[in-house]
Amino acid sequence: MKEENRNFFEKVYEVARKIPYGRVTSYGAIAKYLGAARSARMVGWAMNGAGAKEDVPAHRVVNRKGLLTGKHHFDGTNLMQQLLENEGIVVEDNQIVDLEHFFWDPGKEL
DNA sequence: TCAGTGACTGACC
DNA sequence: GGGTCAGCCACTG
Repeated sequence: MKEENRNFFEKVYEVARKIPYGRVTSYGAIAKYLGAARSARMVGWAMNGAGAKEDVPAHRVVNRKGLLTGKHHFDGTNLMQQLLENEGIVVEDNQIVDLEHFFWDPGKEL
């Protein structure tokens, strides 16, 4: 594990922590903000470690379609959806409703 | 060391 | 307009 890689992870966590309450973003948006738009998978992998950090709201990070692809990584099967709904975000069939309304672009609003 | 896999995305057919 | 393919990088066996 190189320090540079850890720095990348740290940046992902930092951006994730800055996601406003009741808002969501996509892996690609974070990756693009970090200058690795084509490495969205790495963001997802970073989130894998973020799940262990309570400070990092990994549930606010979804794929480009607003689909809760990572919900399987949470303790419960619907925990991710529950957390999002708790923040006022409407989730239906593991997908965020009106994603554009809740979407938060780090490169644009940060 | 090599090969397979994954919380994704954009392009192509 | 919807399904398929390839690229991306790090981690595991």
